Amino acid sequence: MRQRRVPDVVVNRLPLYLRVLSEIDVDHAPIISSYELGERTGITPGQIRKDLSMFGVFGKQGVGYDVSILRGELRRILKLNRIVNVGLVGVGNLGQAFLRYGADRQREILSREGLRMRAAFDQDERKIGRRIAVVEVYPVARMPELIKKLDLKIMILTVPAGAAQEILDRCVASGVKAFLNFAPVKLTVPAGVRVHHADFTLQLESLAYYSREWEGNEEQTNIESGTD
Amino acid sequence: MRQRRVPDVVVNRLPLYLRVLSEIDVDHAPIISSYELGERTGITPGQIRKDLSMFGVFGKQGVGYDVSILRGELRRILKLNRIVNVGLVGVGNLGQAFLRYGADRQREILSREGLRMRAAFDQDERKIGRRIAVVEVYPVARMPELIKKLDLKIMILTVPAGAAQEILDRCVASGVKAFLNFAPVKLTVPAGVRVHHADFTLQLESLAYYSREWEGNEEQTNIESGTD
DNA sequence: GATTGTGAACGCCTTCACAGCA
DNA sequence: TGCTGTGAAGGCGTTCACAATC
Ligand SMILES: NC(=O)c1ccc[n+]([C@@H]2O[C@H](COP(=O)([O-])OP(=O)(O)OC[C@H]3O[C@@H](n4cnc5c(N)ncnc54)[C@H](O)[C@@H]3O)[C@@H](O)[C@H]2O)c1
Ligand SMILES: NC(=O)c1ccc[n+]([C@@H]2O[C@H](COP(=O)([O-])OP(=O)(O)OC[C@H]3O[C@@H](n4cnc5c(N)ncnc54)[C@H](O)[C@@H]3O)[C@@H](O)[C@H]2O)c1
Repeated sequence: MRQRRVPDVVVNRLPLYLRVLSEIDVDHAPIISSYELGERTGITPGQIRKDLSMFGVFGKQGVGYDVSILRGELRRILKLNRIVNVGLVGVGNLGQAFLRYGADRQREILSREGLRMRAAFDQDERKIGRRIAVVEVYPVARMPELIKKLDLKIMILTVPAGAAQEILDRCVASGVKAFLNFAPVKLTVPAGVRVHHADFTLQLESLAYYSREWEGNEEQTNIESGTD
Repeated sequence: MRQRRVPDVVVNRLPLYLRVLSEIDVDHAPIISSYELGERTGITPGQIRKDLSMFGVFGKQGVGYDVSILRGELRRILKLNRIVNVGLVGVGNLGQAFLRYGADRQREILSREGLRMRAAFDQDERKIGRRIAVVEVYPVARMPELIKKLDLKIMILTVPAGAAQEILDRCVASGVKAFLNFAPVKLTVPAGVRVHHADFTLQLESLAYYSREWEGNEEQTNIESGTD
């Protein structure tokens, strides 16, 4: 089986596999089985094999997966084998935290997978021209120019809810097709554009449902349930 | 139909309905239909009705839902009808952003639904005793005491990956049953404890898959797809 | 007339189980 | 012998369609 419309859930699991593979010391453990990968990710071995089988045949039967090879394949599948440049709009509390994160650990969790934070944008004159960690803050008016020049492929939206749709539309007009949105609003996008929502408020509220005594503590299964 | 094991996906959608209802001016629009609620949330009307029907009968046929009543019911279902106290561990880049968010908009998006940020914890001596926005930073050693005293029901984990499991275990030992985790690690928890992951790195990586030209831009459906 | 509540059909993802292969 | 790859079965959430009801 191969590439027949890959379900979103599958694509969403691939980075988890990739992370585990990236954290393995290849010299000590050059090979990994779907069972061990399953233990480290919390995904069942069968599921992992099914997921991978959508993209090709990467393992050796009776042996397992070569860690380096599988890692390379996953990066290729996720299109992380070339550097992916990322921009951010809204240099407030959250935006700054994110910019510092990318910098502090520039060699680590983000950039080892090919993601690079390249530019930040804000409306506030006092923030423009500042440098937060490795990234400079530009005026919003320069977005079209810099999206092209820096080849920004993903935009992170950390603007207030009221500004998110407008900023998104302007980015889309400049050709950006992928967004990570932190503003608590529904965003409307044309076909071919992708928005992932990172809405902690909603997650906190749904947690409340589980925060009191589990009434029907029926099964004791489901270690590590919840939102992934 | 009523309460026969509610699927997680359903619980995860409820806060979205709640948000829309909370943003409605009840004086101008005291009634809302599942169609309008659907437009504002991006969920199909049928889905909304099915979701709600798991918990009871809240609408009037031929009319719609009373906004105030439905809002009250959702808050009750989500156990947000009493104040839910929230703590945070790890007062770094992200932790501080979050503490400030809760404060800046204390009357707004978090607290209007009954969530209250009450205490923060850190290991770093220099941070202990500081006050970030409305919340004081305490030493980790005081967690058991303050979890009880402040009745903390949800803990937000913004510590480094290496510390997350230990902190979680200590919170669980003090009776916390719900966590929002930002550290990029798999966490293991006993039955009856719930962990929601807010792992932006994984979300960014899966976005990369969609960030280039949509090869098979088959359907132009799916406005607003992706992670919710 | 309009909209809810819901059983039934549907479709999709997950799980299962084993054949295939090193 | 051990683990992958995968068709088939199963489970579960979503969609459909309409009867019930205001
Ligand atoms: N901080 C958090 O912990 C947190 C948590 C959940 C959700 N959010 C959401 O993330 C977003 C940002 O939150 P924050 O706390 O960083 O807010 P913030 O007010 O600190 O920062 C917003 C930034 O966006 C800039 N901005 C405003 N309008 C703009 C525009 N039209 N174009 C460009 N820049 C503009 C502002 O100048 C400011 O720097 C909000 O939508 C918020 O609801 C934040
Ligand atoms: N900042 C971001 O944008 C971002 C993005 C994605 C994920 N994360 C994750 O969120 C977590 C926090 O990120 P950050 O950038 O705020 O890191 P940070 O280093 O700025 O902050 C971590 C804080 O935790 C405290 N701490 C460390 N060990 C502790 C312990 N055992 N007990 C109590 N406190 C302890 C530190 O003193 C520090 O204040 C990390 O796991 C990170 O991977 C952060």
